[in-house]
Amino acid sequence: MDVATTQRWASETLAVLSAAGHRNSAPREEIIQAIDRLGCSITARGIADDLRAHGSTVGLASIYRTLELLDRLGLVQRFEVGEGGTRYEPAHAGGEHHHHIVCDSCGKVEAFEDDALERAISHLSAQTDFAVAAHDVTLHGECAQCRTAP
Amino acid sequence: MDVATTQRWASETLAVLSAAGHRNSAPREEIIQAIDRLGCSITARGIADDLRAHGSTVGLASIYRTLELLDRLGLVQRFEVGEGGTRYEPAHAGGEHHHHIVCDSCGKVEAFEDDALERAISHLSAQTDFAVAAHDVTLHGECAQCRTAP
DNA sequence: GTGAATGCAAACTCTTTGCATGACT
DNA sequence: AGTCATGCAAAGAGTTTGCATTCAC
Repeated sequence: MDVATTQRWASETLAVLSAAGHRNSAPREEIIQAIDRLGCSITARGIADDLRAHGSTVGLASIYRTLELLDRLGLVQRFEVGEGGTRYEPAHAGGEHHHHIVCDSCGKVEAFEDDALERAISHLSAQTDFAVAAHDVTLHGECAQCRTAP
Repeated sequence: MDVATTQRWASETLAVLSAAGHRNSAPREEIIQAIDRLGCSITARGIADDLRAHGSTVGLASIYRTLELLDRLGLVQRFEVGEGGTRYEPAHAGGEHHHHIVCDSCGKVEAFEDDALERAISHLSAQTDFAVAAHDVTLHGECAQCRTAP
């Protein structure tokens, strides 16, 4: 993801918040910029650490409240990989998204995307009596490093 | 799932535990039978409630320890649906398995299976540099009841 | 007899919430 | 000014762990 895309998410997010009647306080803006900096598969604690490293003193509660707000507005995607708590990442307006592959040895998370997978999911979504709004796919395994150096 | 299949999982599980050098204590056997009774998408608390309803006094810690052991041996599948903690279900030896669709309104979890999805996943698993050992797919949405009676 | 498994309770992590203070519009 | 957001600290849920006791092999 290039810098322009990155900047776009933060500013679009702030714009959407304003349009929805929410306030753009300094702490909230810092949180949003931290999410933007960190990008994919981040935790609340990761955001807090990043903020502290950047000299911000935003409290954990505000991070959780902001994440909940952004999730409710569809501005972040929320998911779990099994360990270390809930993960978040910026949601992109175009609808393009990816999924995750987790190393069960070292905890590393990488992203992938696959059209055939998306097609299969949208096809079967149409067959259920649920109104399917979202989906998660997580692969588990062992990454190349952990396989060669266990 | 019919009764024969159900009994088979519990007895096979006990056999695998013995073969791996673990002891088949009465509490452990009760936990395994509870998992078998409950079947799909169960929580540690659900197992505890079921055990208590059947007159067993097994402690929560033993349930967690047994679940961790069974997971390590591949005898249960572990996953999360976003709320209410970690979920488990019996893993079937044949390799056949299913995935889950969660109602974000009422929390109901249903199972589904889809060959095209499995093919897409095994195809892309072969393309990564991870040794992919397992995968989870979770669809989120609103179930038929919640849609008609919100 | 020996080591594994249990039960209880305490500890821990992640997350949410109450309430008074402070800040955006 | 009025309300929304923040920060702190306490509460809560789920899960893990230490340790003495009990039990399977």
